[in-house]
Amino acid sequence: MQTVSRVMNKGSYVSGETRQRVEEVVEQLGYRPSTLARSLSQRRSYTLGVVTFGLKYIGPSRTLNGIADRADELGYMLLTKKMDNFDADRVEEVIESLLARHVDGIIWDVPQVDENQTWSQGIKSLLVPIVFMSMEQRPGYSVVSMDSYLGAQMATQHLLDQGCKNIGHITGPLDWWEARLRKQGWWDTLTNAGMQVLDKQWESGNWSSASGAVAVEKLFAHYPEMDGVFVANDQMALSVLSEACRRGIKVPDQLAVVGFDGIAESANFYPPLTTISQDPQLLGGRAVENLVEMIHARQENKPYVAQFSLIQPTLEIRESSKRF
Amino acid sequence: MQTVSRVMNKGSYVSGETRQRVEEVVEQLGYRPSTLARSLSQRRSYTLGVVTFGLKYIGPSRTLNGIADRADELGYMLLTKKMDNFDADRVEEVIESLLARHVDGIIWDVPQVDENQTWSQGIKSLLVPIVFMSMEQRPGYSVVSMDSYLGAQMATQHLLDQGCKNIGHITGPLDWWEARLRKQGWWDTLTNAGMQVLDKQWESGNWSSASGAVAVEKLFAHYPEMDGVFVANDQMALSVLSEACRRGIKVPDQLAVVGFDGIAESANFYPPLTTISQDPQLLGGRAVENLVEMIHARQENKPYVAQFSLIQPTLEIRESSKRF
DNA sequence: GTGAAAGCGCTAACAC
DNA sequence: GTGTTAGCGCTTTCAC
Repeated sequence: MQTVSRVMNKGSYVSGETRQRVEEVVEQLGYRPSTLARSLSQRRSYTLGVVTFGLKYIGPSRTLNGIADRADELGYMLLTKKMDNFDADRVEEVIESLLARHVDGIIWDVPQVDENQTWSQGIKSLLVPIVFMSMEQRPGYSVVSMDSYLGAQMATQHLLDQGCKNIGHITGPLDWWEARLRKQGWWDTLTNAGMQVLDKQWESGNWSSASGAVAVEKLFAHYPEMDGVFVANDQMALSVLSEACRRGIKVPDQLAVVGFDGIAESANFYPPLTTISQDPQLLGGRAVENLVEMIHARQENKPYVAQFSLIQPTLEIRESSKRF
Repeated sequence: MQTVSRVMNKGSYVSGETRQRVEEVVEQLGYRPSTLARSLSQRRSYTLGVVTFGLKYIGPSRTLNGIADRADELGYMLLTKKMDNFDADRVEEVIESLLARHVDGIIWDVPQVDENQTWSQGIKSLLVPIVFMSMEQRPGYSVVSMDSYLGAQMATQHLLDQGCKNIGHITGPLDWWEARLRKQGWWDTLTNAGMQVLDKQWESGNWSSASGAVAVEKLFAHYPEMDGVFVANDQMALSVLSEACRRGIKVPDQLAVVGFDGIAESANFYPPLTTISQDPQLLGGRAVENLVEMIHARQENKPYVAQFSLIQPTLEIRESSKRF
């Protein structure tokens, strides 16, 4: 038995003759090792738990895609679980179900909503390494996020550079950390440029195109002098373009528009959308890397310092904002 | 030990007193049962393997979302694996990696490309139940698909009903089964209406918005009399609308446009897009149901007949095609 | 109702 | 180099 194990796991020394004999019989019997049994005895499953939110949206899916790719390369499989509401009660249950299957580590890709992170209590005393995504930094936790604040600043500054004097904003749902960051980046950039920012200059959406349509109508009503708008995601920006088209407002001449996310379709909006492009694929990959590092450190009983990774977005300039 | 097992699994008879004593100690020790160990001894993991393709696109992600939801409800977890190219060699490897972890069944959501299903060879003699998605029916296999052919007919008929006389089509990549079906539905509907269909009436894209832009330009060049177009997905249809807008072609008066998929954003295109709406969520759910049925049948050594489920799409009429 | 024995398929540790 | 022993944490079976 042990010899077979040695042959299957390559590593150790087995005489060439024995190895060959074993391989023959393995082939002949169609023997396949059981990763499951191995996990049990080795106390290591080569499996990562991934908890996602909003898998039906394109952002989270792309992140998952990045996670899957990198995990594959590093020899891990993915046990996935979704959370669709922010029910703090279910957090523990979800984590337990992953731990019961002996995952080596967990990636927590559920957006941070509200201030009170009730769940962080339950996660605190974790038994396996865990990496959080899209959360603010906090001591002792590993976090991988996109720099939304920077992205918002880039977007707003770009609008200023295009000569816009009245720059509005359509936010995401403000109980989301990322939505608040994007709003703050916009606000601060205007303030730093010596402009006064009024509440009539922004409206909230919920990330969906439908909500973007509602928000932009309100803006047109309350803030008619608006000549530039930063929209917190591309889906909502799509509705801004459509609404402008409907009203005969020329983009970018009368209204310059900048989105956020850089979804593939944005290049084929009419007009093509200037946007803050982020790479969720990369984000997911980074999360896996950090997690696997933590797993290794833990196995060797080495200490591991929590890492905070901030991924930088880029400004993709297209017609919707190009005024010169 | 056995008594604890009995308490944890509810079922069997344990005296109230013993049960309570066990529960107390469980609580006190923070004992959590290991699903992993249970899987090993019980030869049942309560885990489904899911192989997906193109997770970065919205369709497959929504399907996965549906799978995850239903699996959750039925008490299963998901072990996910992605396949990004149609490398037949990897098929066996992927399946093996799932079997090594003792999944109870597999959902194969990789689109059927080309005629030669090399992989079906390897999958034939499977050790666990498997459900295929978006594939043509074949005896002995369980398949869950959307009725693309019907959808294409509905779209084309709708354009005819709107009085279009020259109806073009932008296909998906024709090595995809679904793309071929959609084209065939369009073709047959026109033919059945007594119209002659010429090759200049259609162009191929690759599902992306960018490819849609290229395809529609060719159509405008070769088929200027086109007054209606059925586009094989919404992303490409977006480019058709944009290009029409750019050229000053009025939609729907000069050109009626119908898409396919019913992505959320299509309601906020300009003008809002008429589309064939499908529900990948439902599709995924159905796949899980079929699979779990097969798993149960197998456990009880009952025979199970392979099921073929065809999900019907619906026509969502919006401005892009409404001529009256 | 409860407990003891054996086994799921593997690997770590040690002897030979 | 190879084989033996014990054990990963549970369930199945059977005795009490």
